[in-house]
Amino acid sequence: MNEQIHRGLRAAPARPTPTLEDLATAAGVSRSTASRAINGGSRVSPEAQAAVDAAVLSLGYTPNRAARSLVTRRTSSIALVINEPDARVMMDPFFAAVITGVTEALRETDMQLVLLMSRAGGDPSRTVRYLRGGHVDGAIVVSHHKADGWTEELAASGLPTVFIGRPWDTGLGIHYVDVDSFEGGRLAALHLAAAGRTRLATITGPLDMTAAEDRLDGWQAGLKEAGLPAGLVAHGDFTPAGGTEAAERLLAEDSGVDGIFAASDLMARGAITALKAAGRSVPGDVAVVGFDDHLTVPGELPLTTINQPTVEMAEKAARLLLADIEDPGAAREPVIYPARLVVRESSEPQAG
Amino acid sequence: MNEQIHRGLRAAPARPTPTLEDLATAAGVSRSTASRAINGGSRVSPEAQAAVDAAVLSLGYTPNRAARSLVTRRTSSIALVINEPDARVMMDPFFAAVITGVTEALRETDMQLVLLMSRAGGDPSRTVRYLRGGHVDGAIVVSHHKADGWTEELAASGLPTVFIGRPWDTGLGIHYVDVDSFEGGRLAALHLAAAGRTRLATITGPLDMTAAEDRLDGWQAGLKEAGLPAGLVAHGDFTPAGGTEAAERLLAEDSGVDGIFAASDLMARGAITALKAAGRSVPGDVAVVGFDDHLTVPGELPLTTINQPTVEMAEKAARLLLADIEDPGAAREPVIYPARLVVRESSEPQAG
DNA sequence: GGTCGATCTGGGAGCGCTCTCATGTACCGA
DNA sequence: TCGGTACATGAGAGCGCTCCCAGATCGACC
Repeated sequence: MNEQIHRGLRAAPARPTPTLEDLATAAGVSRSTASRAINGGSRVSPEAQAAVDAAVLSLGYTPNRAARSLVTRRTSSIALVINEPDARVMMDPFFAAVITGVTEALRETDMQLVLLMSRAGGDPSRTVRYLRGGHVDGAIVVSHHKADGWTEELAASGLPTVFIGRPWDTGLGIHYVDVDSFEGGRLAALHLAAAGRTRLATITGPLDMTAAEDRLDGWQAGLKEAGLPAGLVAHGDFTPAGGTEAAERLLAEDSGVDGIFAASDLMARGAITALKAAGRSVPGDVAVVGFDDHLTVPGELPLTTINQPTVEMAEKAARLLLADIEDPGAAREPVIYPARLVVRESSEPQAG
Repeated sequence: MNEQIHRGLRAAPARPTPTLEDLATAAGVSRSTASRAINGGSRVSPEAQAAVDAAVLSLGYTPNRAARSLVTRRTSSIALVINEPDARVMMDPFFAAVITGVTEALRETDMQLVLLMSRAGGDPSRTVRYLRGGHVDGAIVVSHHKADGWTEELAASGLPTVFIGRPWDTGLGIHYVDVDSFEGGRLAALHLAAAGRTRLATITGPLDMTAAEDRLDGWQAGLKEAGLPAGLVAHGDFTPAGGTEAAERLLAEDSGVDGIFAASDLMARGAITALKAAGRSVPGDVAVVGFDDHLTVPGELPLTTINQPTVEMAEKAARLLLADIEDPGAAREPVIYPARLVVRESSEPQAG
């Protein structure tokens, strides 16, 4: 009796959003049948299906995601985890490309993208807790550092996860998508050597990231292959400012540098700024090669770089994740995209 | 009895995530008390609170968001709606800045950011349906066009919504944050006039966006104020390529143009490309003014532009939204940030 | 004609949480 | 000593959905 009063009171203010129950009533079927009709409609007669479809339209019914996910244990959302101290990383076109690719892959799905930026100020474990808390069906980790220790935690949690960029510990069976960074570094070295440059230097990314390490290793292997001595190494942080500072240090150590490979386009731009400020011409005095190939601001000196199909990689990562959510535990090989040298004016005096 | 068998079977594979019930048992209190302790702890004795806190730690308890939101009707997530046909808009630093700002505002909240990109291929109403479906507690709409018709729909739905950039219909009481685009356009005109330029032209954004319209109106008002004739108008789309094409059209119409105001930095860059290709020097032959001031690629010609505090605006929008979710219906005035002229080399021959 | 299988349907439990309400306990002033 | 107030607590319902199960319906086949 108390309950009845309750229901009466609650129903009073014109129920706002229709529930499955309302839908079923409108369609003249049971809640169960309505549910089946909504979800793919197996074991539903054509008439019942049609009645439900019509009711959905006339009522403007949308399933309550919370209720559904409470019982299915699926949330229909995945997280894009960006683990960088500074929020300004979003300014890096790399992340824009990643978001573009992931969005594209989710296009025809009803999956939603939750942006998870874990940052310096916040509790680092909070992100992992969130991920383990069953709030998302899977995660794409896009930028992770050695000290994160996330790889193990995520692998242990069993949450479907795909890394963009090789994780530090690949023995855990974590899926990932990567570009062949080693080969990219090597190609840069060979290209500069072939152009007759001999006093070569590189500006690395933060070496707690595999991409930075691989590019450096490849670079050094390329130098050796070309019969050149291991050149100078300056450490950057993938930002333009970092590239500028690193280039200044390089010039201070060896003012005769005639070729620089920066592990990202942004750093290459920064390096060019420093070179010009120091009175060096590019590519006349110093040839510069970047890495990424998705900085397309017009009116700049076209940059020789290593192309990385970031949008495509992100799309692939998302599709891998969806597959992994659908069929967990299936072993999947890492997907490595080839690195491709794109020669432009910053390394070729005669070009342009 | 059947039920018992069920529960037995289900419990078998070591219950994975602890529920509130488990937590209560571990803490030696009832589910109700545990719930109260979790949620702020009013009407909970210090001992009970301590016991629950300890249990949370030892069990690694995380509330099930779906269950919670099923009863509270809150999802603890807000949507960032980006309504652009081309996914590549993400490459525009403007959106990066918006994401940065929103993320910053959500930092100390347990709110999550859901990225909602509605695009050409998809069903346009799908986004609105999603928003009305109660999947998020509120929405920030960042880029909307006249034909969307969203303003009315969203206003009618009662979903807390904040626009970044004035919506077309401000009579609906929709909250928004904007920069004074009119004043920005005016400042650009006055600046170029003061620099002695007389054959002025502008490159607009898509005129189905209020920002583009306001900048054009302000520009024309400024010209009139300076006693100059209404100059040429070319339409762009906020992209570099659009800026290039628009500038080409301007040059074709009047080869003697000596000052151009582009409604975005990206378009200004594109225009400079076209000008240089046509043999014009910047700022010698043609002075160029942009709008945005968040394109900071080093090594480029520093651009005179109208500064727009995008990160701050996005942060403000998010805070407004949070306030609106907390206390719906409270009337809130639009927040308009001042536009500020930043003079750099692209319009000042003597500078640099 | 009766039985079997296939197909469709509805009843009902329960996912994990919050919230209302009734009860229990402690402490105040009279 | 007792009624009253304040606060802490637990029982229980119910949010909207899915899914299991049992029942109903209908041909088809022996």
